[in-house]
Amino acid sequence: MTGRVKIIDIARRVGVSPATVSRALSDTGLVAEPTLSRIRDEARAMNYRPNVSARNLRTRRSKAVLMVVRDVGNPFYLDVLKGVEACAREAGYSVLMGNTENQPGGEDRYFDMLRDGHADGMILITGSLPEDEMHRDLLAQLPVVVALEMVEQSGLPHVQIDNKAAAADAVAHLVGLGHRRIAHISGPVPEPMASLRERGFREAMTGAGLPVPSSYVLRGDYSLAAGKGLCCQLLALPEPPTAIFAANDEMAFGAIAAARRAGLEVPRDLSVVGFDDLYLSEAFQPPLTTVSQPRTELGRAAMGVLLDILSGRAPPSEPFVLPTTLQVRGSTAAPLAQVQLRSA
Amino acid sequence: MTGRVKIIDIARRVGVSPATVSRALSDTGLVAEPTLSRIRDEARAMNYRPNVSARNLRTRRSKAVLMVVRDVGNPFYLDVLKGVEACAREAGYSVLMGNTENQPGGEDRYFDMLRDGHADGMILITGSLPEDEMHRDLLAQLPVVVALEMVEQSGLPHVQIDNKAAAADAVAHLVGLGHRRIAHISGPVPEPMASLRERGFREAMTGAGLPVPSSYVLRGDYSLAAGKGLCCQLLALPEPPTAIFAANDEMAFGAIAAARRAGLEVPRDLSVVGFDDLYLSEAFQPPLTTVSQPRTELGRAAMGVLLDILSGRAPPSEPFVLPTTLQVRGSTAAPLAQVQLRSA
DNA sequence: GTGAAAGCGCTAACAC
DNA sequence: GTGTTAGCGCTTTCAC
Repeated sequence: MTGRVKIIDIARRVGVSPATVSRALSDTGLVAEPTLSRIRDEARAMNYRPNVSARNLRTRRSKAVLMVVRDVGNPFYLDVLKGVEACAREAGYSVLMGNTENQPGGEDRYFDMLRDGHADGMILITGSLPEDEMHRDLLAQLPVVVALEMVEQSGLPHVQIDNKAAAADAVAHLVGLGHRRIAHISGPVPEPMASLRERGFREAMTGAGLPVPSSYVLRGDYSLAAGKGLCCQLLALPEPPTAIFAANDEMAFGAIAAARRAGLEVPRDLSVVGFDDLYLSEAFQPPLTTVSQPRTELGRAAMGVLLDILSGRAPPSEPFVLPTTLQVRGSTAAPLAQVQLRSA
Repeated sequence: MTGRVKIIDIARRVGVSPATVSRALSDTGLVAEPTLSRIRDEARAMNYRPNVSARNLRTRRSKAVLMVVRDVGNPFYLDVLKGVEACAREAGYSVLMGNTENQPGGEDRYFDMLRDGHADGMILITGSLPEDEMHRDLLAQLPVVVALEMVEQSGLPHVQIDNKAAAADAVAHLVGLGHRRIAHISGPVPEPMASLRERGFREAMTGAGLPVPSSYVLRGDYSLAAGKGLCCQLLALPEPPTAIFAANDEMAFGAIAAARRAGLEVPRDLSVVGFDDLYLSEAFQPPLTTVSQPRTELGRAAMGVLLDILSGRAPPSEPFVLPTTLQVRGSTAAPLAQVQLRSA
């Protein structure tokens, strides 16, 4: 079902050489006016479409980029994709989505696609690198931009938010409301993103003169179920927290569900803050107070940096950091008076 | 950043012709054993990757398919994508996502990608056809499968659910609970999917001997906001419904939010049923009773039919219909006694 | 079972 | 400005 009509067909009908047609159609200002229009008109009339394989083979690039995430099923990434796509389209690139399903080595496949000409560059949002024997210094030569997650010491350009500061903001909000017993449902910690958010939590707590008992920091895998389970654990403590900061919205949802099942009302009996500002966080009951990331902007910025690299401009050597905002909604409130007394 | 090593490099090192290497690497049983292994080993050792553009140019196919949806941002489609991708991968195909953003003519671009060799076939989930002058009978020759949505009289193979029956099931559930005043928040109706669900609603109501006043059927655009607004309208009626069947989950979420804002408790004062069984419908408060579509299976089935077409097998002439299940959760209950009396 | 040769459709050097 | 020529890397007849 390939477009039958090719460049030589147009050339014959217009009475010029294929080269001229190619030049006319690709907007190099090298074709003179009478010919130019004739070629364009004829191309449109014949419903011509250039064969991408032939063009890519010849030019040695595909005009496509790869955006690789842990899980395509996570709606979070789709806003990022929109930003990437908008920016890519302006520059004539198309965007392919890749999915590692969180498997170590899942990115190998996509690095291969870079080599086999499927794509010219990559935006990596998985927080890890390919497992095979590519060396770091070799990696740094590749047109790869890391976004959102971090890959330390990779030498790759990064586009991200300040996870630590954003987490600290969230905690500051709770502290400002009067909470003193604040727990953290953290992510899968050695991982940088989770570590930074946890660090932000700890530093903000310490900075506010509040204790961080080890039972108050539990680590989950970002799932709804983890949020539920860990919240149960927290509520079962002899001194349960009056507020929980979860490292993402899904765990916050889980925590709220567990609290409700335990007979608590959010935010009256327990305040909960999330991180990500998912689609539906606003519609959730109660609407979730959460850290909002500029998802689309992150995508756009990452693609911008990638375009720099692909066109030979030097990428920024410093990570590109975009600001977050704390969306204060209905899941946080001042703690109950009695609770404050008991905790004193 | 293309893989530098090509088929001729391997050929030289092994001491055979490029043709033999090609044959060895593509598993035609045409290369004898001593040579075969030597070639394979050398290819691995040299970290060889075939250049896709060259291969595609030569073979005249891309081994890629296009899955085109209205809105990549809708998580619903991601489960479908998973099914498509699983099935595609088994057959050596990759999947490209396309997005029409609901714009008429948005599919034109992707039909062009079929012609320019970007993809070999398409799974269309947008409910509409390209606007340009392709004729229907010509379309029916193209390797295109329509899924979920319907494109009537297109002559294209379809993979779908029975929307009418599923809607009727949902209504039957409400009737079974004792509801008599049941309203429907419908979709953008001339459109087939919305029409079928609405028809299912009407037929089930009529079949149960219940009236369908015109004020009880309102049409939205599948958005959260529409659900909110239309639910407000329904609750403001002199005789408000005791139950609402929404044509999708997002409008159901909106309806529940509006009900809550109006001081009603779901399901005590109002039962709500959705359609789709979105991610988070279960975590929603209350957990949403909704029609669950076999999303992944739909994707898998659609890709299966597309593979049939691509490999020259005849596609099924009848639409391929997959079963739905009604997930009964916490958003539906028997109506309050007083309400039943008032309605009598 | 393997090699030689042609060519997929396009663009880029190089002429003129 | 435009034409001529070559070739991107691969697969596939056609020989043998």
